[in-house]
This record gives sequence, C-alpha cells and structure tokens, in this order.
Amino acid sequence: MLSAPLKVTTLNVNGLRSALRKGLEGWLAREAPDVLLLQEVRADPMPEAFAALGYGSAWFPARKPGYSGVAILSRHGLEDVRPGMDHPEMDAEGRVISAVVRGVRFASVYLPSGSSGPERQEFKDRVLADYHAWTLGTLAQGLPVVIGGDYNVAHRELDLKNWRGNRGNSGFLPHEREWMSTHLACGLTDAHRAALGERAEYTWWSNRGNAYANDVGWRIDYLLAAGTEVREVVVDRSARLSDHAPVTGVVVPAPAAS
Amino acid sequence: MLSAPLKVTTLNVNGLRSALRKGLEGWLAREAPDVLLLQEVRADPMPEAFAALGYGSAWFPARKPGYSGVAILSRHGLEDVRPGMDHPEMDAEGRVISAVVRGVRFASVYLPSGSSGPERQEFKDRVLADYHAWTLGTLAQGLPVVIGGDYNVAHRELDLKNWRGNRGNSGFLPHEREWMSTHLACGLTDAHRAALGERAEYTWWSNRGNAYANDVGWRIDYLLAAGTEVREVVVDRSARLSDHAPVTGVVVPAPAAS
DNA sequence: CATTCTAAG
DNA sequence: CTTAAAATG
Repeated sequence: MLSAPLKVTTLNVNGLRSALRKGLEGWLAREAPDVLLLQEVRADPMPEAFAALGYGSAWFPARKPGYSGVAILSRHGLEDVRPGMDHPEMDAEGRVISAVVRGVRFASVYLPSGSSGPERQEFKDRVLADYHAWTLGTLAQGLPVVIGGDYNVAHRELDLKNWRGNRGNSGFLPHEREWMSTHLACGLTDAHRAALGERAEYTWWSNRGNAYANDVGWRIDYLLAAGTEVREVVVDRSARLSDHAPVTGVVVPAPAAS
Repeated sequence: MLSAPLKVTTLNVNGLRSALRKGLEGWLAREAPDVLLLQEVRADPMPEAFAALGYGSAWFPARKPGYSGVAILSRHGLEDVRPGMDHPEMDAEGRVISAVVRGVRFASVYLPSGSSGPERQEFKDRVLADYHAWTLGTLAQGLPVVIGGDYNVAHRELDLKNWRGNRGNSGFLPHEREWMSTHLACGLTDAHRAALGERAEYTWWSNRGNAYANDVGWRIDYLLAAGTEVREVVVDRSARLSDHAPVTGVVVPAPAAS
C-alpha cells in the first residue's frame, strides 16, 4: 500500500519527440515526478530513453503510426499493467493504459476530440459512456485510483475563457459537461478543481492566434482520485512542452475514516 | 532584338515558399537579374508577390499540388509565352516554359530525376529524347535562345565530386552523359563550362551528410545558349536559398559573323 | 535530409 | 497553428 507520498504528473505531449525537442528531459530532471502519465505520444514506444532517466514505462500506442497513444512512466516499478479497456475501437487508438505503483492504480487516459467533425463527435459520445463504465469497473477493484488524462471536455463555465462562445463547440457541449458531472459523481475527486476553489486555471491553449499569450485556454486535462487524495495540484503554465501544460499533484493516503 | 546586355539567373528553388523564407527576396533585390528562371517551384503561381518586386512572370505548375513546376520572371516583359512542350506526360509535371524577352527566347527547364526508381528513370530517358527534339524545334525558330535549367545530369567527370562512385547512379549514367553531349552538339553552348575552363564547380549538394560543407556536389544546373552568348557565368555558392545554387550570366549579342 | 501535402487536433 | 507521415527528390 501507499507509504510515502507520490508525485504524479499528467501531460499531453502532442508528439513525444516534439516534447523532447522542447526540453521534456530537462523538465523531468528538475521536477522528478514519481509517476508520469503521458497522452498523445504519437511515436513508437521508447522505453530505453526513459530507462536512462530512471523510469520504467508501459506504453499503449495506436495502431496508426504517429497517432494518439498513451504511456505510464514510474520511478518505482509498474505492476499489473493493463493496456486498453476491452473496447476494439478505442483500443485501436491507444487511449487508456493503467498500472499499479505502490498499491495505487494509475491510469493515463486520452479521450477523443470531437472537433474534427460529426463522425468523431459521435465516436467521442459513444466512448464517453464506455469509458465511464470501465472507470466504474476499475474503481470496484478496491485499490486507490489516480487518473491523469486529457478528457477533451471542460466541465464548468469557469473551465474555459470564452464559455459563451463555445456553448455549441465540441469540448463544451451540454451533454459532455453532464457526462463529466456523472463521471465525477461516482466517487472521483477532481483534484485540480479542489485545489483551485473557484479560481480559473487552464491546461490547454490553442496553437492558433495568440491563445497562450492572452491566456485564452481550456481546462481539459484532469487529475482525478478515488480512495486516495491528490494534494497540491499545480499547473506548470511556463513549461511549453506542448500545447498542454503539465498538471502535477502529490498522491497521499486517504484520510482514515473516523 | 537584343540591345543592352541582360543578366539572367537560373535557380532550382526546391519549393519557392521555402526559398522565400531563406531570403530569396533580399537576394533578388541585391542581384537584380533581368530574367530569372525558376525550377521546382512546388507552389501555386504567385505573380503578385513578384510584381511587387518589379518582375512580370509566367508560370507552369504541375498538375499535382506541391510538385515540380517552372516559371520565368522578367523585368522587361514577357512575349510569346509557351508553357509546356506538347508532351502530355511531361507537361502534366510542369517542366518546361519559355518566353521571349527583348528578342531572346528564354526557357526554364526541369528535367526529371531518375533517382527514385527504375520507373522514373525510364520516364527520364524517354523525356530526354523528346526534350531534345523540342529544343531543336525551338532553335529552328531563328531567335537567339537561352536555356536555364536543372537537367539532373552531370556531363563530365569533373562535373561531380565522386564520379567513380556514381558511374552507376542516375544523373551520371553513361547514356545520360552521351545524351548531354548530343544535346550540346546541336549548337548550344554550355556557358558555365565555357567560363570555367577545366575547373570544377558544382551547383547542387545533397542535403544528406555534410555534402555542402565538404563541397561534395554535382553540376546539374546549366545555362545554355544558341545564337547569342552568355558571359561571366558565376555560381553563388553562398546564397543557400535551396539545395541548388543560383547560376547567373550576362546575355550579350552574338559576335557578328565575319 | 528537406520540402510539401495530408490527416488530425 | 502544430504534429507526424507520406511522397518525392
């Protein structure tokens, strides 16, 4: 079981090779998370490169080269690695992987974007339901669970700069927001939101226009926890390793029920 | 007819937009050729951009976007523009265009590369014969002719660094070299070779390895003349506008027969 | 190895 | 706007 606290980071790298060019290695050396959850790897697995930095790793690439793909890196080993969620369509795209580190199940999740067209939005909608069911099953196994992932959904109005203008856009559709409420209601805590209170803080900025400079962003990357707590959640806005910011927190044992 | 001398440059830009990023506009402002013959434009025609620099232009793009394409730019107008050479395969790839400037017919020519496989080598071989026939027809029209182009053929051993190692490679095959000899024997002068004497000077360096730094190059870009002379031919090795260097000369009236 | 195009986000 | 891959040279 969890003894010492574990530092965990979730990061959509939008191409792992691109993030490495932009300084991921130095960032990792400085921040040294115990567990790193990556999304949009868009590259063949590179366990050796991270072994050299002290990380064991588990990878779940998409079938299509250069597309999607998730990974989990850990400085304390990885047990019971589970690539995929028994969902042929979803698993062909390398979107979920989980593994146990020091008695906690960590999952790296990359939910589909619906912004490229109605076909992908329908896929996303279908997948949201199936992924929620997978989450319930995972929680039911009794271990503490920490999920880090790009959900491609902003939950509340304060989770994106221009909520009014995005009411009709994928990522902030009413049914997506309701799905997120339902998802969280099954016992998962949105640890970043808990740390923020009612403050706004974004994790993704479009590459178009001057979204980053003007902080026109969305909070679509999450650290979620059940059966444990993730404290001190911070967003490293200045990292610039991709169009997403790393979201980092500290996993501590759940307070004993009294 | 030709009164004052005309400065002419031939340049394979390997993507006109790329060459513009690398400073083609400044180079043009400094060198100010009267006529500019471009190959491998790989972009839709952009007459406005060059009109702003004082050049009229004629373009012959390939059917396939982003592929091949030639153009002629002139500070003194363009008459009797002739795109293509009445050769459906060749003309689909935008490889020949000619036009008359001050009584001289200028042609911009981009002969196929054979290095990507036997199919393209066969196409190249077929096209060499047809292009030579087109040249003869053009010369027969009686106007002085200046051809600038990437022929993808090095003529003699001193026209590439490693001739021994390239005897079996496309661009230095015996039959390509013989074709070049025949081509020149119809009354065309290789003006760059005439200026060089027996000195070696290359116009193209592979992007692989350190070919440019080590001057491991090929002379495959030519300025050819009939019925007029092209003097003072120089290669601007330092321009770095593409993997080819601009080749520039001065077109003067042919010496009167005595 | 560099360019442009395409698919995707 | 950015990534990666594919085709082409």
